[in-house]
Amino acid sequence: MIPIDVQSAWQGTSDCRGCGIRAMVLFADLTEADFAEIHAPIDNLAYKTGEHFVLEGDRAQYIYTIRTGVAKVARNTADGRVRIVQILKAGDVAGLEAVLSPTYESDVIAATDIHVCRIPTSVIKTLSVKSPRLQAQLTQRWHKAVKQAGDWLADLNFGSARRRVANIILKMRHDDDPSLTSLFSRHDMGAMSDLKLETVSREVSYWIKQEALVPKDRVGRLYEITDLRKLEQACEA
Amino acid sequence: MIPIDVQSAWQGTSDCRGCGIRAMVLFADLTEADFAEIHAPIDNLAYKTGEHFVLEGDRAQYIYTIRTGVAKVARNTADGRVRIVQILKAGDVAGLEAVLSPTYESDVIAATDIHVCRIPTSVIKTLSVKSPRLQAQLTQRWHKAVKQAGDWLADLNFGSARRRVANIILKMRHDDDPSLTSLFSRHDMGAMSDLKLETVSREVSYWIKQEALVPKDRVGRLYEITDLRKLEQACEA
DNA sequence: CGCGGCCTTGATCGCACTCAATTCTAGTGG
DNA sequence: CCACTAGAATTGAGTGCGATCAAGGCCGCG
Repeated sequence: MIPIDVQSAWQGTSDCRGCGIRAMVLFADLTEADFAEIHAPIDNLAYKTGEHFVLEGDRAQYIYTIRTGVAKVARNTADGRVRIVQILKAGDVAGLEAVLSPTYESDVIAATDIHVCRIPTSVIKTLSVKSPRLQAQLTQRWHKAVKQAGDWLADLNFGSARRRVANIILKMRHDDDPSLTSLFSRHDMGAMSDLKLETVSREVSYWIKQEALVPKDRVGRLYEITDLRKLEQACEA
Repeated sequence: MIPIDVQSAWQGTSDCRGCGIRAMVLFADLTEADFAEIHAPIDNLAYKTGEHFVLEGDRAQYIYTIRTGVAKVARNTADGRVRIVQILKAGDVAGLEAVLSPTYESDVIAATDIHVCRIPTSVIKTLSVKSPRLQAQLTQRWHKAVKQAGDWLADLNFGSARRRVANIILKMRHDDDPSLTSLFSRHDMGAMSDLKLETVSREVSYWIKQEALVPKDRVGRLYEITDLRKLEQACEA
């Protein structure tokens, strides 16, 4: 268990009404009357790459909305290894199970430096009864989580190493510029797809040799996709 | 696309108030007033082993509650194969995405002869606004689906064939008699764990040789678990 | 400059896949 | 009742892919 230093992470109390990404988040279509029902503070926190801000088994008192950055959701398997089961980006929610479960069911770790809104479950519980708009947003998040879990299983964890890595490369494309893709460490990519880091490295190298991928940095994280078709074909092969 | 013969499946309109398994299902804690709001017929249907009663891509107009039997939820991967991503038993809900999505996102297939209640999404949509009790039940179903998806990924799709098959054997134990386990066809077990059917067969044989499993039929489906510890140890190895 | 972390590449090994043959069951029809 | 068939499970032999073990390079940092 890695202790979280909340003091260093704290960035201030959130002003949800003036939130820059409110259109994307849970509170997207709340009314003035709804906001008046929020009685517990919603805090704005920052975490550095690698910090765990949700821990499996911990008491679940908050849910988190990702404002900026990327987080990875991990579970510890019975045989002691770590499995990455989901990736969260801006607008996504971490720790949704806090609404129902007394404890969190997975770890959530900052994959980049990250800003999050921490919302007490009490706010969600009281508001969701009064606001069908929040209720609808919550249901959409659940739905998205289920759908992504199925995709994850069907895409990243099925077939040859070549297919799996090609799928990761495509899954990690930037939303704003789809010709770019930001990969995790080879070890993390292995944890996403049940491959060893050496195998992942070999497959990334393979796509570079195929001229489907061009490195944009010297540490093996940012790449330009130069031949989308080759990658997509590998996913269907 | 396999056409569904609704006529042959139809077993009558359901009387939810008198339902034998109501305590387990979506309508568990509805009140009389809630039931009065149900204006579309809820039908009781029966399907035979192997029948598809929800099809990926079809218009999503109903959700289904499993009354008796077992169903498998399958997705078709980009490379044309079939992946089993969930197992549904009595009380579970199939096609929950119908509430939000215009089409179903996976196939649901009867794994045994099966009885289901078919509930129009209109009933869910109108009732859930009026009844926080139904809303809570729905959220619980979503939560369960997400949790199980994570388990599936972490347990059945990680590590050696030995570990995966041991996990399946344990996952398929009977709720009422945990010393018994009912397996699917070797092909389906492979689709659950991303293994070939021959590998699955070899691993089942291995556990029989280890005297952890004793066949109770002659077709390789029903087994008694005689050494739980060996199986559990393999899952943690 | 040395150190540690991460990525890459090479060589070898072993597990799961592939191809193939056999057995068993259930179902069908003579 | 038996012959025949189709589908499923089992078992064997050989292959290949990804794991393992190992070495070397690159980068950031003190």
